[in-house]
Amino acid sequence: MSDGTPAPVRPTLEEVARVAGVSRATVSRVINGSPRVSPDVLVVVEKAIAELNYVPNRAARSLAARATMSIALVVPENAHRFFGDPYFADVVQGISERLDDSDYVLNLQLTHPSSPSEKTRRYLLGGNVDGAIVVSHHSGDHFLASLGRSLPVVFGGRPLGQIANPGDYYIDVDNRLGARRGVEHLIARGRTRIATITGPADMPAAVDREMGWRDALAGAGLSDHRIAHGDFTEAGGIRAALVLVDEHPDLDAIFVASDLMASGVLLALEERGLRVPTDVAIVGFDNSPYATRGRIGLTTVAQPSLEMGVVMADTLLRLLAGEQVEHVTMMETSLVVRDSS
Amino acid sequence: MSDGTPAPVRPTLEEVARVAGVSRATVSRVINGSPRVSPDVLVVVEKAIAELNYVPNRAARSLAARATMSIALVVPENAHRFFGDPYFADVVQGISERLDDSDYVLNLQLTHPSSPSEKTRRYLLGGNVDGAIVVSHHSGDHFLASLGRSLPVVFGGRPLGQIANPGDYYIDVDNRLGARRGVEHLIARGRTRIATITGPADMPAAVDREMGWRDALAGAGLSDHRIAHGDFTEAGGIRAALVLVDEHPDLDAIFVASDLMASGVLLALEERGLRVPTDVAIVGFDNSPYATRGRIGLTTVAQPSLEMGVVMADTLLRLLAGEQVEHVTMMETSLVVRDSS
DNA sequence: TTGAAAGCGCTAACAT
DNA sequence: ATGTTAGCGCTTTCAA
Repeated sequence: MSDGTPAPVRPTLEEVARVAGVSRATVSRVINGSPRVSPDVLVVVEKAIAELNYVPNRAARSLAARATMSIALVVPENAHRFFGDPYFADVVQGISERLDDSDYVLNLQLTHPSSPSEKTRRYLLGGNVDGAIVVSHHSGDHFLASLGRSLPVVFGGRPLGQIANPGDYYIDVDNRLGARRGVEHLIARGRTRIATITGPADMPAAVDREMGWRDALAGAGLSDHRIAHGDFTEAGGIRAALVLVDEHPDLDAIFVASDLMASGVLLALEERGLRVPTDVAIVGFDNSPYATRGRIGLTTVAQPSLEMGVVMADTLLRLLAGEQVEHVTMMETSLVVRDSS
Repeated sequence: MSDGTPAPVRPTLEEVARVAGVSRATVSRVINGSPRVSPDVLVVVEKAIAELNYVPNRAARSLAARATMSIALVVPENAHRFFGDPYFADVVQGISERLDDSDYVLNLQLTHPSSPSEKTRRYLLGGNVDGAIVVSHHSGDHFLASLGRSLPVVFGGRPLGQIANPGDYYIDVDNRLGARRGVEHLIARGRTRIATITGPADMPAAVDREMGWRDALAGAGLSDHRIAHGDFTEAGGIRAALVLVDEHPDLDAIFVASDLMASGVLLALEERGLRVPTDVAIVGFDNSPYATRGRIGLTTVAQPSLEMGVVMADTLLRLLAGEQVEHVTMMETSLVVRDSS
């Protein structure tokens, strides 16, 4: 294409047919692996395909077959939030792995967190994809929330109550129970003045983890007034930790709703001269690379993010294949104990 | 789509035409913003479109117009490498921003680093996209290297010598000069026993930065034998730093080919009881978030990654518009001085 | 097992 | 300014 060189003309199915000396229908059958092709014809056609370096035109194929064989991964986040969070890396990797075994290709649509652009809308509704996976932990997006009515959609993470449709499919972990187990571990270690740093209030995962923290404290008859709000970023973790130690100097443990924030908490505590875990024990959530990158290994509630990606893709694929699929898939968390508790 | 509910039938252009009482051609003109439509007809058609909730079918449109209005971002990395590197986040953000102002949609193709799958090949060659941006810092991939012959392609980063085609388009920074300036800064600070930690030898950026390091040392008559090889990961930075201080205990500075690795170097030096910058001065490369996340701010060679993304997209867009475009765009690096030097 | 023929939903000359 | 008419490259009945 350089320098105005005309684009190389791609051979069409018709030319393959001509070269092979068969009809277009037969070539089409070969391409689609139909059993109704005699072995010798198959050889001839495949030779012609190889010879011409033929690659089927997908637009034409989609149009005729009414299937695009591609699915969208919709991420209502800006690139930085998306890339900064190792959770997404795992999910995407998992989805890719599952899709590698299928005929579908993935294409990623980054959209604005608040309201997907008209372009995204058109893309999703314009017959570009056969289905979509939405990894959104945000509420408030009406279009995405109702996307399931126009297209097979699988959500990563439970949609927030008010926008969930009964027919939705989603994959999630039991954030509440996981958080509870994490806090119970702190209690078992003898901690009694346990604070928490939450995630954004518009994310179900954040809300659920806070509830799990309360569950555990209530179960042990402990007070749940030590709380600060974060935003799932490291800087937010630092800020929240400073607020917490100033307001509740007596705290002896913090359950932090994400490892990324917990990593900030570690920095903040060090700055204040507090030792982990001697003075303050920490439990994070995710078991992301951040849990092991500092000098102090982070005790954390692990979620199987990669596997969640696999299951999301698998669920959508089965949906597309017309199978009956469970609407909700809950995956297990587990506690990983390291230095910080 | 839940529970086998039949997919809602999407209205076609023909139905819009019928409802509006005009021909299909007219509706098509309205959709494509042709000026050859009378104001009153335009109103009627737009009303019909809104009423029917019509969204054009892109496959049909692509087929007829011979343009897909979408471009591929090809990333020959696994999800973890891709997500782990803030450089990519910036580039993607930049590309997205530029594309937001255009009619093109982006779709991201993660492929295996060594050899893109047959699926990727088919996707790229099957008329799914009008052009591609390849952000590869790897050599050895013949398919991607020659992709420019079948499709308008812009490369992020210079392709390695042996696989570069004269007609290729690429956007890069002057890694060599940037590295040289970084090392010269160390020399100006009075350092004389300056080591380096390189990136993978199959990446042009890594090779160029090493050469820049040599340039600076040669210019000052200093020795360039203190060298260790890394892999652009934090763990690799740690390993390389340990090797370096063991083999060359006299070193007083290290030029590290990426901030991510430099962040590992900081950890390693601390472990060895070496103070930064008192005992050892450090200069990184990228000016990524890692440069500012630790206690010690990292002096680093900044590259305008986000803007590079913008320029990549812009270059491809102009190429697609049939404009004459420069083959090589070099962008400037700049030195950001912080605590570590 | 194979071929002929009729579209899939849209755009783009060419008329008018 | 608007309509008519051919396709774009493929899949898919329907016959043979």
